[in-house]
Amino acid sequence: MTQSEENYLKAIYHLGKSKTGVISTNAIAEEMQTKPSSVTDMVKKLADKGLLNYKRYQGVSLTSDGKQKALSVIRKHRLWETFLVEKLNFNWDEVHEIAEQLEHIQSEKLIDELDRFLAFPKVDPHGDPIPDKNGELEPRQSKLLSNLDTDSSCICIGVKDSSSSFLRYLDKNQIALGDKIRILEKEDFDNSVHVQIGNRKLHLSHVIASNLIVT
Amino acid sequence: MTQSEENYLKAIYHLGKSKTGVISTNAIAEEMQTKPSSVTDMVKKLADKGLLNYKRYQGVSLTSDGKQKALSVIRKHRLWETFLVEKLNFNWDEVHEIAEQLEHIQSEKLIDELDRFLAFPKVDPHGDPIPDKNGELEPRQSKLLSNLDTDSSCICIGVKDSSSSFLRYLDKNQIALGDKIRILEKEDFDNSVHVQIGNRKLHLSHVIASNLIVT
DNA sequence: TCTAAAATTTAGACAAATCTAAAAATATGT
DNA sequence: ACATATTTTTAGATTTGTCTAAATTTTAGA
Repeated sequence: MTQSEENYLKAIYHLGKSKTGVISTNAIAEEMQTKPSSVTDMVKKLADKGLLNYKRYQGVSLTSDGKQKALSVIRKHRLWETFLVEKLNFNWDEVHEIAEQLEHIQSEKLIDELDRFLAFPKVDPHGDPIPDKNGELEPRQSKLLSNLDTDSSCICIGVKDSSSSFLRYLDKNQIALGDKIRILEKEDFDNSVHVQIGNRKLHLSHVIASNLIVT
Repeated sequence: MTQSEENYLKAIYHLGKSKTGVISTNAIAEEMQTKPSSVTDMVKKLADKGLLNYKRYQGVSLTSDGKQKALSVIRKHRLWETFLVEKLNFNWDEVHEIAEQLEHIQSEKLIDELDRFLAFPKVDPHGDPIPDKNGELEPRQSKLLSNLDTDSSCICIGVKDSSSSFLRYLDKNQIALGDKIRILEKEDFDNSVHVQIGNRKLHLSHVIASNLIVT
């Protein structure tokens, strides 16, 4: 498996999570920041290796082998992100690019020992679940803050968008994973929400609220 | 800098340590397990980038920029090896291949934080010195066990050969870095040495003794 | 010193992953 | 249903790092 192949599988896995059904060539090209013609070539190669189901003009889906490979890369990515934050003093907005490199290191023992060293974490610094050695993800029920009703309460357990700019916005407003959030009021005209976190009252836009994953 | 370029610089640096003067195309090809014609191509590229001094048919040497880059890769390699042994329970004979991958991860902050996390180690698990952030190596005087006289004593501080097979030989015979070694007798006919380590007496062949670095 | 051997470079080819431009298939709107 | 727009694929080129085989330069032996 080359790094490029691993990146395609990961992209296809992520696309499969949000949308349902087969994944289009253009969607993969967009996700991978590349051209559709390049995607066609790679998709053929991965289909030849038994990692994708593919018929010309019909889009792709992961085979069970392909899904396992994708989950293995995601496991490595999330464990390395956890390592960077927990052990090397990185902030949660600084770890993605480095984990993109580290996720391609080939050594099963390395990743299993890293897992042990980190005490088998269940989620990464962004609240994303970490697949176990067998590629199993612990199921959990979650909603978006934007979908909660007035007067309800929740715990912030993750972020949908983990871009640096969003994460820094949360840092600046002292919103962190584990925080208890209470919906005080929802504004109809722009779908923004007034919330209480600890003893602070905040006004969050719909964009912000719809990127916060809560229990 | 590509991984391949980094590997060439590292190989050229290592060749420069043992032999003196300019380094030949064939020597690099041997070290890199590749063909001389491939070396010529890469050497031209690195010379164009100002990392090597090169004249056709005259061999190469590192420029000061090239030496810095090589030392930076070696620093990363040795810090990762230290991490694997100190934190992830790897044995010293298992770390080389993984460190060959990890040494190419691009992030200055990553390696500086790793250095701090490991408490700024001076040597790696094989006793090789770790260059500091500025590429400086702490000078140290060292000899080979095979060059010591009868009745002298020394401390084992490193290995010249760090192949798995040699390292496992040392493990099997309970010879470790830091051990005090006393030369009891030298055999003229095969240059083997009788030594005492702790309260154990061992008979080491010349090959073994000439790969043990001592104070 | 002259010739043969060894070392090195050049020339041309290849595989991987990408691109552009053009062709083919599918989807859409009236 | 048919013309047009969109999506996808194909064909051919490019880059990086490698290779083989041939040519060139240097080294070394008689």
